Amino acid sequence: MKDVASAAGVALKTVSRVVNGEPGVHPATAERVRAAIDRLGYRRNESARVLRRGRTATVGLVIEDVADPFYAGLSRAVEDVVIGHGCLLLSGSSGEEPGRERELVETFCARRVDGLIVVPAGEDHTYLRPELEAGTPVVFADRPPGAGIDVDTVLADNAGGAGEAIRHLMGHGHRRIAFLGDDPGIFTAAERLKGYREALGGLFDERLVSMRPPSLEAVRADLARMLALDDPPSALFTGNGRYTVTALRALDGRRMALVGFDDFELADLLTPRVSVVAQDPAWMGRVAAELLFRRLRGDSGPPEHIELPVRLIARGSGELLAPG
Amino acid sequence: MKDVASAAGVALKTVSRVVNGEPGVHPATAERVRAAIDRLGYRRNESARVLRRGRTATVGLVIEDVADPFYAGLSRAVEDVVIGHGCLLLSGSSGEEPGRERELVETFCARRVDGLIVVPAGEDHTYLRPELEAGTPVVFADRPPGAGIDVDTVLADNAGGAGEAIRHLMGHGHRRIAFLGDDPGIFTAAERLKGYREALGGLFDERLVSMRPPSLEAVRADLARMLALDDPPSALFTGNGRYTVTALRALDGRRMALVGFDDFELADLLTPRVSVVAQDPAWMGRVAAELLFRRLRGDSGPPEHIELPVRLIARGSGELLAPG
DNA sequence: TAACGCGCTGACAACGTTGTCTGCCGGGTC
DNA sequence: GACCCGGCAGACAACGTTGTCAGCGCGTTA
Repeated sequence: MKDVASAAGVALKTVSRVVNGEPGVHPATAERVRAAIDRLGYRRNESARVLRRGRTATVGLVIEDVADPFYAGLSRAVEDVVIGHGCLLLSGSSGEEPGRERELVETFCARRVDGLIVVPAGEDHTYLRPELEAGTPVVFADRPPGAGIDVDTVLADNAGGAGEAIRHLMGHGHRRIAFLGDDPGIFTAAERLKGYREALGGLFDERLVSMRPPSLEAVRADLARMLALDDPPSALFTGNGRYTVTALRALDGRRMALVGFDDFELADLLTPRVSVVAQDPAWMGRVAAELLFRRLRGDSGPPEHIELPVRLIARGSGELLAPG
Repeated sequence: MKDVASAAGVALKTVSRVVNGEPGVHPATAERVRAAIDRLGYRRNESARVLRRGRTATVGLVIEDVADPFYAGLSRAVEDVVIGHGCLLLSGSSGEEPGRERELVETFCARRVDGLIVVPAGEDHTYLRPELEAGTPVVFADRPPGAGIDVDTVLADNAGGAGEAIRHLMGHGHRRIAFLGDDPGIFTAAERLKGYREALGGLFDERLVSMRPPSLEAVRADLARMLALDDPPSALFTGNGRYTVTALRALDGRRMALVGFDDFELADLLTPRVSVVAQDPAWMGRVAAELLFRRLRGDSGPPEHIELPVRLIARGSGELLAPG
């Protein structure tokens, strides 16, 4: 910038004015400055600008894994909103590790992001206190913050969706419905289990519940164990997209009624077509990002807790008749 | 930091030393400083640090769309390498619009990213000249830069993979093989068309080529047109994952030999199981990122042009017999 | 005892911007 | 002719760090 100024024969401040389109510069001078900028290939140093102005025009996003379609969709939606507001997105995947979640958040904060959107992996978010007190808005998405922290949160209706799935299966005569899902330490898994359990009522049987990592071996083994029971399940409810796919592989062509949480591409091309409880990841991302920008615009109302509806898409796999 | 210094009764510089773990601070002093830091909830201002040191420890990534599984996989791999090097990732989706690609790149540059990984949407990258001259390393992935710019590039063997797909189909007796793919203005689409055409040799028939946006309507219409020919195609080669899925929908159960470019989840659960030419997006991301960091470490050899092999995964859909 | 080295600490400038304030100059008004 | 006003331009400080260099006190050495 100094070079540009001397090349154009003006003061530093005048260049700054031209770069920022501030009024009060003679058109001819401005033209000279612009010419010098082009000639020297000058680009404003955003770090210095940030330092001086105090706002970074950057938002941080922490998710579980970009390579997971759910989070990829959410990411993309957040990105669009963020860029639409003239900001940039810093993102990172926690890989479901609380330590990495915290590291990412702290690194983002050290970079003075204007705001944060977090899909938490951990249980304890008291480490966010200093940031919250410093006025950095934070929005939690998909899962709520741990105890003692109350901030804006956007969740899906996990329990309700699970209940709907179970009622759908029961409506087709199923009484023995198994559940395959994530570790109940994960909020969404616990909520879906809750919805499953409540909808089943007295039919609940914990021998039909498996909450282990979604590896093909584990799912296959648990499924075999359940099918070997005296009163085996006739239907399956899977707790998220990964389990649905793994279960389909484990079933290996055996027909069993199935409803999965999370929609996925091709669900309608499989045989039978797979019924699902669909969330809208892009919607969730958009809502979270819009909420964040409302806070950035100064809205300081009490924390919002938004629950997005989910919807059952019946495609046939839930309608397979129960035996007998 | 000033506050911390006065709270601990030391000079600014001493706090700086403690924060950076520099040697030459008395343990007791360091402890006092750390206590003050905790008490005040101090976090270093990374912008100021960047301004002073000149390196941002940030890498920019421009892709086409995070929500596309191919780019999501690539993104995740880049992210892991970048974070493994203690840097942060700024990312953005161009949505296949050259203007947005350029905007993103320029914004990243204004933020003084240390390096860039770009999946280009446009044809003209001369706007990168100033950055390249300023010494910012740039790596192109998936598609090469436009004319006049020669930088590190990581591509897949698109033409070779397409050729392999066609030879596979021809090996099963197919002579009339249709191609559905993206606009040939997109590098990968053009290369795959080239491989298709060369492998077919004299059997090439341009009436069997459709390069339109992958909407269900367009694909369905083109497919119907081709099937209505006197000598209709008996097999289909699709130019990327989106076309494969759309074609499967358009076929709607009709059996037709098929090989698709790009592997996708569930390809092995469809009926028939779908054969594909598989790329490894994570590999591509990793290679591109490692290359970038090699440059950042000072390697200033001539630009590298890496071509990653692809691999045919025969699952059955390519082996459907040709009629007659 | 003077000189020296070493471990620790601090003062100061600089990084590249932008906000504030002041100054210059030409033209219009009384 | 004295005054003021408005358009334009520049000087300067400040943002929060870190690199450089200088200084202080204490123990060791000649």
